[in-house]
Amino acid sequence: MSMTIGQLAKEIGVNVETIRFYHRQGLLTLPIKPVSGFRKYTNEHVKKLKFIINAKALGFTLNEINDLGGLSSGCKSFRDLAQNKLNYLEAEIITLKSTELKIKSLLDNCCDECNTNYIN
Amino acid sequence: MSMTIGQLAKEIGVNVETIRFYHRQGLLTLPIKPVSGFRKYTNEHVKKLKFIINAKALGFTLNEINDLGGLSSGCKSFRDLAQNKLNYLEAEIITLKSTELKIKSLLDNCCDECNTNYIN
DNA sequence: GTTGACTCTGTATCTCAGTACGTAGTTTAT
DNA sequence: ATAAACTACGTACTGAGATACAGAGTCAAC
Repeated sequence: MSMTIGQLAKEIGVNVETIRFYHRQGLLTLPIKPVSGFRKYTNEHVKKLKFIINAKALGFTLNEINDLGGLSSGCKSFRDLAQNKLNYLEAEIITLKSTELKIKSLLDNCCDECNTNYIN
Repeated sequence: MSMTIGQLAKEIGVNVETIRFYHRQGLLTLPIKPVSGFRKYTNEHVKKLKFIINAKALGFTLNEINDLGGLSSGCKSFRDLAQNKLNYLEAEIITLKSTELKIKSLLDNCCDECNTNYIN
C-alpha cells in the first residue's frame, strides 16, 4: 500500500532519478516526509506515474503532460492537445516519407562517379 | 568571389553564429585570417555550406555529415550511411503511424465521462 | 575622424528529458 | 553495533544543435 521511491521505481520500471526529476518538474507530487524516515509513495503515485509514462509514449512532452494533469473541466483541452499532436504527426510522417524518397533517389544515382558531391 | 562571414550567412540564409558553430565542429574549414582584417570566405565555402544544409535536410546528423565530408574512397560509406538512414526512417514512420492510431482511438473513446484518466 | 556596422574570439546559455554525483541521513540484516 | 543498501537533497553534467553575449578589433561612409 505504501512504498519507498526505490520500490516505486522498480514497480514502474523507471529510474529513481527520473522520479525525482518528475517531482522537480511538478509532474508528480512529492509525498510528505515523515519526521524520521523515508517518503511514502502510494497507489496514487503508481497511477500517476503510469499515466505519465503512457502519455510520453504517445508523444506528449512533459510540459503537455503537466498541462493535462492539471485539467479540471472536462476534456476539451485534452482534445485540443491530441488534435495538435495528430496534426504534427501527420506532417512529420509526410516529411519523413519525402526524405525517404530523396535518399532513395540519391542512392540510385550514386556511383559510379560520385565523390563528396553526393548531395547537391 | 570572396566574402565576409556575414555575407556568406546572408547568401545561404543561415545565422552567422551557426557558421562559427560549424567551424568549431570541424564541419567547415576556417579561412586563414589576414594579418589585418576579416576572414575571406570563397565559393568553396558556399558549396560546402550548402552541402551541409542539404544533408541536414535529409536527416543526417552533423556528425554523419562530418564523416561524409571526410570520405576519400568511393561512396560505399555513403551508401551504408544512407541505408541506415532509410532503415531508421521506415521504423520511425511505423512508430508515428501507430502513435497516430492510438491517439485517434483515445479521441474516439474520450467524452462523455473522461477525467484525468484519458490515458491509461 | 568619428560614428555605426560588422567581425573575432571565447565562453555561456538554451531546450528536452533525463543521468550522475556528493554528502548526509536512515533502515535493515547480520 | 556495525556494515551494506537505500534515501534525501542539491547541484552539475549529458547530447544535439545551435544561439547569445561580452569585449576587443576593424572597416566603410559621411
